[in-house]
Amino acid sequence: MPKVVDHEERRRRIAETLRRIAADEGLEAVSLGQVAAAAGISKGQVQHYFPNKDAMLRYAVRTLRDQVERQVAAGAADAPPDLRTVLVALLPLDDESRTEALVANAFVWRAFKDDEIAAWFRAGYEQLREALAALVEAELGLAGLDAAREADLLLALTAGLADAVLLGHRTGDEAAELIDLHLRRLPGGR
Amino acid sequence: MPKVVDHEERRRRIAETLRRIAADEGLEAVSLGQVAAAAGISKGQVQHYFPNKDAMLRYAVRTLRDQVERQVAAGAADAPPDLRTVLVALLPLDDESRTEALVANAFVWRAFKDDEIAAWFRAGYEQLREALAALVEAELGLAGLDAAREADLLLALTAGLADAVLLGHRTGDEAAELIDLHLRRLPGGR
DNA sequence: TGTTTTGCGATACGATCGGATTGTAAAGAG
DNA sequence: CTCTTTACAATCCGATCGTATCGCAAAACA
Repeated sequence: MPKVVDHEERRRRIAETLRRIAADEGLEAVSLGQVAAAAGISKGQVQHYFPNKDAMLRYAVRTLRDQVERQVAAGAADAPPDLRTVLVALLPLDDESRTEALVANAFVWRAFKDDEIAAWFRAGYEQLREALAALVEAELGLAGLDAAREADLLLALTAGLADAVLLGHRTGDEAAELIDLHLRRLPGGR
Repeated sequence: MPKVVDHEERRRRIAETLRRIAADEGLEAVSLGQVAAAAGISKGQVQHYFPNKDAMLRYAVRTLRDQVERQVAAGAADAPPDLRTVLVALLPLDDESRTEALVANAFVWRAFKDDEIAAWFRAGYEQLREALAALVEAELGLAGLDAAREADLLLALTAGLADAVLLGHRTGDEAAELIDLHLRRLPGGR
């Protein structure tokens, strides 16, 4: 057996470069050549680790989700997770989360056509929904259907606010304030 | 002067074809050749009416906004406009509004890079925001900052729900129900 | 009835795309 | 050392892209 390399590590580095390009210039600027050049490797190497472009894009989505999870986890690192903290952590407030949000947005359209990407979006949505429902239960004393519906509401609201912030329609502070306004009005809320 | 044609009509027809392609296959499938072929005209004719591809895309966005306005106006055609009716009209519930939402979504990323497209998105947002604020004032008796903030909340929530419906995370009925749940909780609400 | 101007089809151009092919250096296996 | 397998670089391919150019038919004006 020849030269030993960490395949997963190579793929991860390529995917990171891909996401950087996608965040900076959009998915349409992502090509095998561009990714290779930006990563400082040859086109052949990219081809060596991904059978085709779609596989590369799908991998980039998969590892993006890991990043988002880490982002939320970091936002609620200290103390037990807090509903407001988690929601605000989903907003694109700093450069890093803004980049992530941009990349996710760039992939949204792909999700309409690519079932595998759609599945990852769906899984991310469900996971977040369940986590939020659990927090709603814990903090507001709601359970079952009510908690689930409140979680849907919160998720939709936060997603809409995140888009508004990305597009510059609202500032991050305004978005956080609006989340607070909504939370204050929840039954059982403080 | 030679053959007389309605330039605006030609451009409108081209833009409609462009949006159809964008809704079906995404913005990346939009090319001069594809648009021309789908519209049953020659590539040269498309070039005759638009100086370049970007101008064509911008025109398609501009006339898309007209469509959305007509959609909302039609949704609230009879009787004085009703807050709930307007919000639900913004959801992608039928094929037509789903197509519009898909096209708008396809253009969102362009708005990050193209200032003219961004301006149209911004203008649409502000217009909707003001209309909603007026409805909030009329129906809930709120005024000024409160009405504006409630409008922001409603707009973000509806946008988030629209995306969730588009991605198949929620059904249209569920989204409408969630809007009702939120409205029921507003101060001054019925 | 020329002349001119516009509408638009046809085609050519250079760039870039995703993917396939080929060549080669390196490193464990025997 | 030899052989085989892997990692990767280089290059080529056909297709498609946006844009430029050329040519001509139709129509209003002279």
